Amino acid sequence: MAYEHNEIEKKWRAEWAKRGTYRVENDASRPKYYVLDMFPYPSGAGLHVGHPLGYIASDIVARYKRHSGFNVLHPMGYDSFGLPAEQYAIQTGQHPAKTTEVNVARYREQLDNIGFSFDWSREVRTSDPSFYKWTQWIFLQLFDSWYDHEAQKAKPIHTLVVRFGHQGWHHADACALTGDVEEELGAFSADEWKAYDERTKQRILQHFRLAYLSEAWVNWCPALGTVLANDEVKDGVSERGGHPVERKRMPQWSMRITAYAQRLLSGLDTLDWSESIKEAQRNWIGRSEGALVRFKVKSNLTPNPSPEERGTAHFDQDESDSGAISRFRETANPFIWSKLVAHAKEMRHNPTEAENKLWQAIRGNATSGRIRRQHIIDKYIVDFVSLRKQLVIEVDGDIHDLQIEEDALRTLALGEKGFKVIRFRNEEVLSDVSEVKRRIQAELDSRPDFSASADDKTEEEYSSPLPGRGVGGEAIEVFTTRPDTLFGVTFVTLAPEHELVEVITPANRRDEVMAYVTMAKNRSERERMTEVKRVSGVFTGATCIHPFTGQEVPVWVGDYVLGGYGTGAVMAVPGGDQRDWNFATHFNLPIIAVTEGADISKEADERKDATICSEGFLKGLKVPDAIKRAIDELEKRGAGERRINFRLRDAAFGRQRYWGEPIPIYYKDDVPYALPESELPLKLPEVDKFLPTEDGEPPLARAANWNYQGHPLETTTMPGWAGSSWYFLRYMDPKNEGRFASPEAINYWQQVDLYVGGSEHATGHLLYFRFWTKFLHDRGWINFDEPAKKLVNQGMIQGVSRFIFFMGVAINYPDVDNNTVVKLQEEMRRFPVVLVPESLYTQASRLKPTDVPMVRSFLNQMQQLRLERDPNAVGVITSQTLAKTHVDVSFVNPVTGELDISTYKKFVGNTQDVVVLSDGPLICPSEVEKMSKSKLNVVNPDDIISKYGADTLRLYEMFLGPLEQSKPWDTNGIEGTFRFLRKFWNLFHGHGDAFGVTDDAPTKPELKILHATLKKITEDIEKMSFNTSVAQFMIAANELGALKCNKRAVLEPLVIALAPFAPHIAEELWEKLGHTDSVTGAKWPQWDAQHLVEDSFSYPISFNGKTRLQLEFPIGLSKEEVEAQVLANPEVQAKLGGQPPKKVIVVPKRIVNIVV
RNA sequence: GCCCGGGUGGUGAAAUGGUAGACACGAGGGACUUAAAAUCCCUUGGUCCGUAAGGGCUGUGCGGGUUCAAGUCCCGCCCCGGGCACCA
Repeated sequence: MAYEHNEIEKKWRAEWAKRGTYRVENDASRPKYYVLDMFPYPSGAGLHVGHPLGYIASDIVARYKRHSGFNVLHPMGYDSFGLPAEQYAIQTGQHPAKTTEVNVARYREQLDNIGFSFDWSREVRTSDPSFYKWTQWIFLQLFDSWYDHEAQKAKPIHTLVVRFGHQGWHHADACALTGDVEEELGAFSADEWKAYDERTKQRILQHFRLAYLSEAWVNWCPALGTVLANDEVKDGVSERGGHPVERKRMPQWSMRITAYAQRLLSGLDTLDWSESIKEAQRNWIGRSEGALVRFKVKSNLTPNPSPEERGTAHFDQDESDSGAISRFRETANPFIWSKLVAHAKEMRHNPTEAENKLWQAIRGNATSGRIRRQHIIDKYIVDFVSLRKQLVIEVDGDIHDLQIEEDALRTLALGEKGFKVIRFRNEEVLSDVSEVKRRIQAELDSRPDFSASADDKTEEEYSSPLPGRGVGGEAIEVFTTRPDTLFGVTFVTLAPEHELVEVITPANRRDEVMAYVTMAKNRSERERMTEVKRVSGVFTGATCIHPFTGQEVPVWVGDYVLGGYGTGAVMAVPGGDQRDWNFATHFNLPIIAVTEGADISKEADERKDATICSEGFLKGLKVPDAIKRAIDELEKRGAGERRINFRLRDAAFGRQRYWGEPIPIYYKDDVPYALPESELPLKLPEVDKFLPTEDGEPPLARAANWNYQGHPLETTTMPGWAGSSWYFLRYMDPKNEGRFASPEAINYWQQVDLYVGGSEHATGHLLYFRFWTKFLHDRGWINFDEPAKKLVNQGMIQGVSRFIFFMGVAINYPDVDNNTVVKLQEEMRRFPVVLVPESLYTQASRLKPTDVPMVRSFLNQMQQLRLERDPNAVGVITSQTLAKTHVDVSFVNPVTGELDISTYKKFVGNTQDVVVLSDGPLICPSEVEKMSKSKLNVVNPDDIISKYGADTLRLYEMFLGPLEQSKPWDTNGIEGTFRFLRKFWNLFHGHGDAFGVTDDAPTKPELKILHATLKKITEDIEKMSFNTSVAQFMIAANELGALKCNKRAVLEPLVIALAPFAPHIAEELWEKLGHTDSVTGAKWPQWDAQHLVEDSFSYPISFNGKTRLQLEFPIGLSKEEVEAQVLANPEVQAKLGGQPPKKVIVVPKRIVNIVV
């Protein structure tokens, strides 16, 4: 009876579905094992042979664990929200839900074909409201939490509110929080907190919530129309699609993953994950220890253009300044407010002509609502403002043209504080001030009233965005890992984005500095990376004070300092840091040697085992001691403190996209509030188009009634990683309507025991996955704080691409009229595809195609043919470029590399003919590349299965090599595993005969084969070394075949051992062996060492380590006996040639080595 | 530049410091067959000697070292893949 894989596999797939063989119950009486595959995104392209690699491996482990008595959870589902379905929707109008449905169905069909033991009753999809209800619920928990760094855990936000009511907020607490927002938050007392109104309180709390809304620098991808997380950007372009990405500041939902930086780092040590993934995460988190150092700024500050610069006209002014200044405190950035006040005063005394004219028109009660002028908001001095309506009116002179970007930033910053900005040009005001006034009035009327009463005091409270930090001197904060080199500081460098740049730059340097800043900011990330070596920068004109020496140190701006890392400023130690050295050398700044033995004329000395030699109290100390001493001294002087810095940034969470989970937030007075739990799931609304609105709002803004009790709902959606950060919990209890999973289910299943997936998720999914798990643990929802104990990364299966070379053919025509050109082009379009051999292409640099006789005669022929058809044909046929392109691998003989020209012709179709200019067959060279549709090298598992069966595919994928390793797919080799299955089948069937096994007692050699195989397979599965287990099965089949063994006692255990690898054939043979239950439930056969014991061992006899002959001795022989017998052997004696051996080493049951 | 992997026949690969190349593909030769498919048997790292049986030398990226013995351990390089990166 032949091995009919198609029938067998079809039969058992149906049978498994019917019997519910893989259904799993939460049976607490049995030990559990949780095997999980990384969540697939159901793409339209379907699966190729590379995708199932990990699934097969995890399926083998799952089935093996079942045989070993475990209750195994092995689920599958879909990460079904995502960009591709949405892009497709934008192009075709097809609803992403529909596309997703189709793709999921195809995935399911393909997965089913491979015979996985997934419990499909537990399937989950992230785009299913019953699933994303809980994603939204977890988001609300994050929104409702803050991170207590003393307790090192997340706590409910109300505990923070209580704490504020008791002890307020001291700025000293700020070092406990990381992320980029907290720094702006000033201290307040308990009484102040109690006095704040609701809006202010809410805005303060945003600085602590783990899911929060803030103005942040984001990776904006214009092509995708959305914000991307850091891990979604590679080399300055989007990971998906490769579109350029720019830095942009905008309001943005973020996740405070930075709060967990230390725990995410330390937790790695407890995990059985590959070293490379752990290392990638360590790099990504990027912890560095060092110190924060403050350099006090010494400079005469003019934060805005001076009156002269603005082209001031002197007009009389009448407003008394008394009282006005104190009001600034309310809206001003307290950090720099004293400088701003002085400047505002100056500007008020020196208005421009246009400013003065407008002021005369709108002052007093001329408009509804009082207008102030030259008012300080944050760090800006605005021309005019209505605090009550939060409307800023700016009058721009020519200078505006020079700093459009600056002003845009200013508008954004003011917007963040709740102010709308409208602008008028000088000429508009001067030519028709009443029209300007009318427009201002219209704006005022359309704005809501931000104060309950017109009372000034209340008004100002409302306009105060946040409580101030308190008045203090300006200081540049730098982070350094080498405080020991402080005495080597010769200058300080700020990043171009640093907010102090424009504050500290004196007027006479302003133009130059701002020009540099604008230039540096506009340089894209890409340029900055490719021009790493180029040094650029500018002196600000300001200086600061060295905290130890008290000397003045110049402040520079340089783009080698990154705005996003540390404090965006460095203390430059050119003697100890190569980048500082490069900068100092380029601009001729002084360089001080900081370490003994350094040659600072050539390069900086970055050694960390040196001795400090710069003058000062650190001189003579070793680096580590000097670091300690320096920090102690900084703390003593209040000039700095010990600081641990992380590279990890908070994760951008909002996406300006449709196909994702809606964020369950509504806005009241522009303040975000959590949607009540009872409103979940907040379902994705229907929209007319999946595009942004005309105003650039995300697609959800198109939805009708997108509000909650009249309050607008959030319009951005969650990123792809939201659902995948917790899905492993849902599988434990997928139908639960009252909780994301019941405590019983979570307690039973616990962590994932084995997680299998690609290493490309190292810094994205795997970090968020751990973050959410830790958070849920902190809040008491789960009792473990790492999601997966063991992680295995399967390697990529690469494709073998094939290439063809073709020659462009065109008509070389003289000057002719347009009509003729059109006709000629028409004719050219019908020219054949001309394929040429690789040799012609590689010679192209030395040889013109027309130098090749075959090409020349072909072109001549074509030209003649033309002339026969039309004697008046214009122009001459000529060759053009030679090009290389992918050709579908299915057109190429995989062994010879020969192109099947008739198939290729069919593919090209009837529009064009194909001509091959080659003496012999056309050989297509190959390259190993990523398997992908665009490279035409995709191999579909369905094709393999219909030819060889799923069992063969499963075995072959495992046989290819170690799971973790990447390897190219070569369909040729599959014959070997197919032959093995047939041999295995034939052991039960004689040779092509009916099924027949005997109950005879097995012989010794048969038992030895059986138990050696069981031992190897068991050990290999535990090690996940599947390629060697398949090899062992082959050895067993070959040897048992040679012995013509058809004994039940030998074959039956082997069927069970093979079942995890090739479940279909195993079920069929199991049934034929007389069992009525599934082989899935059979107990794993144990190997017995007694059958592996040998009577004798064939010793390799080596001379100086080189094996020369074999001698067999009984196992029981002692070392000495073996040695004596070996030396007595005539062959050995012959080799020795009469010389006595220097030494003889006998390793029992291994080797004998004779040293001569 | 730093940090992880990895480098073994024509190919995928195997090898607790102990016979390098298991297992499989491919290739070559043979058997069966009218023929093909399928199946089975033999050979297959390189090289040299020999008519043959058989034997010698050499060989795991390169150069050193430790050891009775090194693909495996140590030192120094080269190359490939991946991660991070003007990260202070």
